[in-house]
Amino acid sequence: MARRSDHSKEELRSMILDAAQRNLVQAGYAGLTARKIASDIDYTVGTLYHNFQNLDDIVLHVNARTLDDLYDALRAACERHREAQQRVMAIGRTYIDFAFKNRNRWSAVYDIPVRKETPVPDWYRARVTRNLEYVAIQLAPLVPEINPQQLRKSAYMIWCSVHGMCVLSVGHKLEVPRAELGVLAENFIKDYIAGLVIRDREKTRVVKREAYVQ
Amino acid sequence: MARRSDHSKEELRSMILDAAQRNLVQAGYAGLTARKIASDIDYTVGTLYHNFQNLDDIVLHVNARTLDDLYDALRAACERHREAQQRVMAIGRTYIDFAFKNRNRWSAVYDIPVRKETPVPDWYRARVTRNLEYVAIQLAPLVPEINPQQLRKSAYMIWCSVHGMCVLSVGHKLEVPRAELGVLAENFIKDYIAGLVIRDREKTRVVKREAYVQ
DNA sequence: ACCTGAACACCGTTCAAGT
DNA sequence: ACCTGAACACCGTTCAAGT
Repeated sequence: MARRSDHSKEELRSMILDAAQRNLVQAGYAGLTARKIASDIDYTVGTLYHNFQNLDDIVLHVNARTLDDLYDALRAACERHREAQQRVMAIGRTYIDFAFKNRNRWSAVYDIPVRKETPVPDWYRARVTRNLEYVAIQLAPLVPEINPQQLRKSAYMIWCSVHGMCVLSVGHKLEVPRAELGVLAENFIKDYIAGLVIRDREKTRVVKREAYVQ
Repeated sequence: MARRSDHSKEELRSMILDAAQRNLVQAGYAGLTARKIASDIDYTVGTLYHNFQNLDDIVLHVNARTLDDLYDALRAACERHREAQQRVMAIGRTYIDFAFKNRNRWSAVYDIPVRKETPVPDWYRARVTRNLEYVAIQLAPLVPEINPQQLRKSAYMIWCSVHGMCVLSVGHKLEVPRAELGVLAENFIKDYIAGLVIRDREKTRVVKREAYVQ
């Protein structure tokens, strides 16, 4: 063979990503191989390396898509509720559902090694940030007196918690019946927000007292 | 060579585990290889497979040690405090410190694949349970009216949350400055417990009212 | 310029053959 | 009985050679 400009560079790149995603869904990050991707699109391995830096670079691009899909799922879930607390709870439940429905694809986001030598590209980092930021936006109305920094930290903790439930359960490290996970996350979010609200109200009282003194 | 009963089966097994741990600390789960372990103890690869089922079986035994070390660290930290809330907070901080001080060893506990075909042995499961149970024991005095099932669920959520912070940070997936993580976990635990206590007090009131009616 | 395919330097795991 | 070491069936990655 050799030399067959059947596909443009862009076509080839998306063919590779599609094939990689299919293989990832089927075999997981550990089972994904360059040779399988190549044979799926009827090219040889060498071609992959003319279009991407290496196998993990391919996975990183697939992961970006996964983070976009997750964002869409979270948005769709939030928009089905009017109350802020219900929305944050929906984020928790939806994250869990997403992780279980898309195990291998979701896992790959965290399985891929991140080396300090090769920093994460901006287009990828933006997707990570957008998801976390979205949680903060939904949480905000519940704690009106909080400052932006504290808000982001609280959103971060909710993200970490739900993520922690998923890694431990999906990876079979500390299993809880799948059916219970959703309720567990919702109750957790309720309790945590209740705790946050107390601190927030204390702040209000202090602020009002100060205003009164003046 | 061949045939050299320099070491008893037990000696050989612990030599293998020691070498595996050294390699794990140095190269991480992904960088650990059977050939390196073998050459470290001056045997050939075949010998590893006469003493363990496979490489992951070796790692599982190293992981059991890691979980023991973690348990010891958590206990030691708790015993430095008298108040229950301070103890639970110490668990959070200590877990994080442990994960960062022993990155590769700690990561291996979660990197190792768990297949449903090969269920986790009891001696390993016991170590996982013991750690979680310890959190529940320390949490108990803070929520006296809670039932054992709910208590275990709350302990589970604290564990998941702190674990989530660690996986995301150690793996460089959603980084927060290392120095902030401890305070973040402590504040989180404080807020979450505050939320739990509210629910717990409501229960007390209900119980007392019922007693009054009777 | 684009793609091949063979080669390199690795893996985990097995097992006949030696002592 | 214990251990070897060569072999098997894979990897990711590179690059001279072809069209």
